[in-house]
Amino acid sequence: MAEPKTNDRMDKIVSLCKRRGFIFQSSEIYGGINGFWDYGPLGAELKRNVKDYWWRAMTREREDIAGLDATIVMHPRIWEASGHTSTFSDPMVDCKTCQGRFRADQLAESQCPRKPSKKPGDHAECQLTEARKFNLMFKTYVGPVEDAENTAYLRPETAQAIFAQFKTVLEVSRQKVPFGIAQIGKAFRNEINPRNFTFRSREFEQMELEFFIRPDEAIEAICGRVATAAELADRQPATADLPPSPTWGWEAWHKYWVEARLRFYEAIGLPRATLEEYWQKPEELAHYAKACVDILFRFPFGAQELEGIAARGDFDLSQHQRFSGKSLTVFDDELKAAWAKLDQAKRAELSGRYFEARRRYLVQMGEPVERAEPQARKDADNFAQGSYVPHVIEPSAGVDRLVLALICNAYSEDQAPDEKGKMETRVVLRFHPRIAPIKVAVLPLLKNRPELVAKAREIHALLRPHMTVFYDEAGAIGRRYRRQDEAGTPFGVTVDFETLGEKGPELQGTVTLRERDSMKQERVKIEELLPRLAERIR
RNA sequence: GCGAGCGUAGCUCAGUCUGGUAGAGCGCCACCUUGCCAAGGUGGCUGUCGUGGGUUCGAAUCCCAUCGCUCGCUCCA
Repeated sequence: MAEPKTNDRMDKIVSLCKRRGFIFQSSEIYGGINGFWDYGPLGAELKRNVKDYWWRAMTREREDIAGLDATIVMHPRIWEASGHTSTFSDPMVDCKTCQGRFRADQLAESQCPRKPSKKPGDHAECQLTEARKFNLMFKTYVGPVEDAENTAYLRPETAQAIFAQFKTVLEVSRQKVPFGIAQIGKAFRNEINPRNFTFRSREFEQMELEFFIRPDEAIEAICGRVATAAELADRQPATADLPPSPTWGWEAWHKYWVEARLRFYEAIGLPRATLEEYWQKPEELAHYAKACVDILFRFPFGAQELEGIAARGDFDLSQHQRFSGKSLTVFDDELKAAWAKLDQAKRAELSGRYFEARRRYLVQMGEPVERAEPQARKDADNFAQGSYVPHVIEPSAGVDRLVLALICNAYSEDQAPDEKGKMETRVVLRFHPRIAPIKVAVLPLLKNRPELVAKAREIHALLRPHMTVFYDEAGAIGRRYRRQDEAGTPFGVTVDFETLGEKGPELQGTVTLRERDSMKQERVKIEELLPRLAERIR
């Protein structure tokens, strides 16, 4: 198998990351700390470029998404509402004989691996440990006193802050459903076992969008119909260019976001061939999810998830509404107006469907039927008046995973000639110029010629306000090119004696522009550098 | 957290079995040379041998503990 080869590749990448200053272990001088990673000079630039482009694509270039930057520590009740307090703390038992691990609350339904007819612990050879709590949330205390009253958590995901601030953002941004709230920020999970370099870390960064939409019943009331996902399928691959239509229900919006997110990855240099789309099967979905698509990248250690795009219904806002006691509904005057024009049968049908959905949710969350029914009835009545809890599509991406994917994807070895024309292996990171940590290197051909150095410094100063520029005069020109290849710098500008006009006036004021991937060189006027480069890195 | 493997210079690794007080290549820095793809010359820096403890006259080497990394169970942004 090619196994050793892929591990080999990952090892080389990890080694390059450390050597060139992309990523290294946190707290290294103290022996490191498991699951935490620092980004060095190049890594910090790369990561920032990724986040900036996401932010730009999600908020600045759209009219229907607003930004948010919320705190990491929030009211602990948030995590009760979201379900993290319970689902993130399963008591587990291990068996010392068979090395199995079982959820303590599911022992009765589990099988002993040695003796499948019995459950763990009942077989004579079983040696179960005490049940241990696995709380995957980082706990802390708000204020100096450490007691249960003051317990709080570092957020295990950024999304919940968006739901908690949903109403406020909606108001201040003067948005209307459908609209989204985007956020980038740190999240923390006490992973049982961090793995695969930065892929599973305990402190990581997320880029999350919650896109709020009308419930399908509202769309049907307003438009008379709901666009099916199949309608969008016919219009592929133009989906993401489609102006969203009022007829889009959750399926269409979900599909739209899958396509939009895939395009995002393409725009930063991850071709579709390196990605996989995985549509979760109904039995794999969380109980509240209507659909979930994972976007996976083919890492050297296997295809692994970069992003999940979930259609979560109105679960999250409903939970926060119940737990906070504050209304998280929106008023939709189009729905109210449309409702007035519906005939009795249609009203009954839509209202009935809405009622049923609300009732099912409340019962599923443990509300007794005698409370759930009247509440669902009230929700359905409000719906008929134009009020509802919006549904949501959640594209949620891991920044660190994406940075790692970009590095893995960019890493390549090719053959380049050395000075004597002998072919040698060249390590090059083929980053898309848009996210490359350094955009251009400015190099005087020789460093012991003050005129060359002065001119190169001048060009450095010219470009620096507009992009990350690296000036390097140390060593032979070939070596400097190779150094930049390893850093993934897409362009190199070399100042030589022609630049100074020593080979005639027609070449005066021109420089060599070297392209990283092709190693092609081109003569370019200094005045043209900025517009040409700016266009390529935008 | 459990099981297995690993940890020596910035990187890749030798030395560990058979204790005798640490090496190679690459890189890095300075100077000289240098006209476009890892050039040449000269000189230079680098290690608490992951950490702590133990055995020993003496530990990178043997023992114990611990931390970190990799793989499997687990998990999924």
